[in-house]
Amino acid sequence: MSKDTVLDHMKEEGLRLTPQRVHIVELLFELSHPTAERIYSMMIQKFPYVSQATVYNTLKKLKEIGFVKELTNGDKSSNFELTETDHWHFHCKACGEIYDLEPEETEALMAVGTHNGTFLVESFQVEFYGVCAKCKA
Amino acid sequence: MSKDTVLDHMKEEGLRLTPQRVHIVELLFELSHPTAERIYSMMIQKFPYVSQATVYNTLKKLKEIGFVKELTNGDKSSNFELTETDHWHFHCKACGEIYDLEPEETEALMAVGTHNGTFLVESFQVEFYGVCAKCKA
DNA sequence: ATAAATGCAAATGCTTTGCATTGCC
DNA sequence: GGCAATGCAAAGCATTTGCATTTAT
Repeated sequence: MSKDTVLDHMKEEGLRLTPQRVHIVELLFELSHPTAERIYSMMIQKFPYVSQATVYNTLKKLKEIGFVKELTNGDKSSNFELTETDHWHFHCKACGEIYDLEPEETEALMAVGTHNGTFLVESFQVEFYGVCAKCKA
Repeated sequence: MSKDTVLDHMKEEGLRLTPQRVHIVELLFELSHPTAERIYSMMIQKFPYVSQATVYNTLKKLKEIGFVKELTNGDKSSNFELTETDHWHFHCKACGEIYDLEPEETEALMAVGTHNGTFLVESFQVEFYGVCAKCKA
């Protein structure tokens, strides 16, 4: 999915394409699992008067229309990512890095998730927590 | 795992067994994925002067020693549960209910999570989001 | 005896909201 | 032109922290 595709879809969803929003989408493509704060600090370089509210509100809208996923956390602030391809995550508790993992076959997974076809699964997440190779060494 | 087993382990981990903590553990056995607030409101019935700090701090300690898992959320407050058996979750966006699901074989899952044996996986979660059978009807 | 846990209140930090102004469609 | 989005500041909420007192070990 390209940046323009995302922007087109946003328009179709009734969202106005302001320069701020376009840049937020660009940053979501560039950065790896950024927090709202990280996006904000990058935004400031191009839009010195941008407000955190704009960043938060835009991320919320993008999440509502399904273009962005939020990775929540017990303590620290949320991380965001584009809902491009399905993948799983590994969170290293040592360095804080979040790695994308290629998923296995999800058929068996979905059989469980749909509770034998009775539940409607809209999305799912697989999150691993531990220590990455770098930090183990 | 029984309540007493949990309490024994807590003691072994160096946690003092105060009446408040004992009751928090009891409530974790009784309630289904309670929030800290829910536990607090139940606590008050038995300990009218209990503070939210005690509830939050205890849950944090229990989480640190691995007896409790926290289910985070984008918007609402976290849900907590005892780390008893491994299971997955289904979150119904309509009624807010969190269902426990029996997991499938996790071998393939773990192969991905360990990044071919290079990462150390300490825990993992599988969370489904959608609409449950009741709410579909 | 002593170090940890409690209750209270204040503080923190992330996120949301109200409102007047601006700007996309 | 009209309504949505912006920036700003203030508010909201869940959670944490400081501190004096109490209590488990």
